[in-house]
Amino acid sequence: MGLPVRKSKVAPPPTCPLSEVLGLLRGAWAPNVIWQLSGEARRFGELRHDMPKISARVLSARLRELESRGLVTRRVLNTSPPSAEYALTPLGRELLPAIDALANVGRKLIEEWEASQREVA
Amino acid sequence: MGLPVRKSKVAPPPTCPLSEVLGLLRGAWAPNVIWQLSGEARRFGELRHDMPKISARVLSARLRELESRGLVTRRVLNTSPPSAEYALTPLGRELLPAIDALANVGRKLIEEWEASQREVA
DNA sequence: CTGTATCCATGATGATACTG
DNA sequence: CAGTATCATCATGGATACAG
Repeated sequence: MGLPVRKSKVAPPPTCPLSEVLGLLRGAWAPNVIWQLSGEARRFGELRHDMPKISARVLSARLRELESRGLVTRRVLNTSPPSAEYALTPLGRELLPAIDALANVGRKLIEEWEASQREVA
Repeated sequence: MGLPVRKSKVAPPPTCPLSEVLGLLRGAWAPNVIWQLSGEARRFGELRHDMPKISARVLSARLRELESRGLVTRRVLNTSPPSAEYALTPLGRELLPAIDALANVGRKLIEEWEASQREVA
């Protein structure tokens, strides 16, 4: 017999709300899309312009997904040529601080890593 | 960002430190692994036990990845049979609040969504 | 027990071409 | 301009078998 399995004292079962959000952020581009919308509403083409590497197909998919979750609104403008504006809903904006928190850890991660590289060097 | 090679040839570069963290959380299980380690150090088998659906292959991969980023430590115990304990580093712990923030938004997201469903019904 | 190697299924993404 | 359809590609996860 090996060691007994210690019961985890960590209360929260592995999943649920976290996965809900992560499911949204998992897409390689979703976080950036949200980020791009943190300011004012932006048109489809503007988003493409701001994220040159994203394909229309994926951008469209992300926007639809975020829209269906109520994080983003889509407003078709009566212009010529027609255009569409996307914006974060209040609910969507609630993601921003959390994303920000992640980004901060990311910066720290990079700093730490670079520091460790200098030590080695 | 000068971090270790991100091998992904497909998911090209979203930008900023955010991606760095999201790269870590992207894996379907990474957040749960981190979550499971939020308490005390846990052994490989314990982690498997706590996340019944994860395969050894993936768990191993996630742990290696987190370890290489300096978020998790691996300690081999001199027992018989041999065992290994994993724990969050201080840097790794800094992810917890951010993950928590995400989870909170997740809960809200679920609530809002369910509410909207009731309205429709 | 703690992993790692292999094979296979699935999903996400980019590129391109095309429609409204 | 906005958005979709199709195709090929690559990454990721599961299952199983196996090694230290």
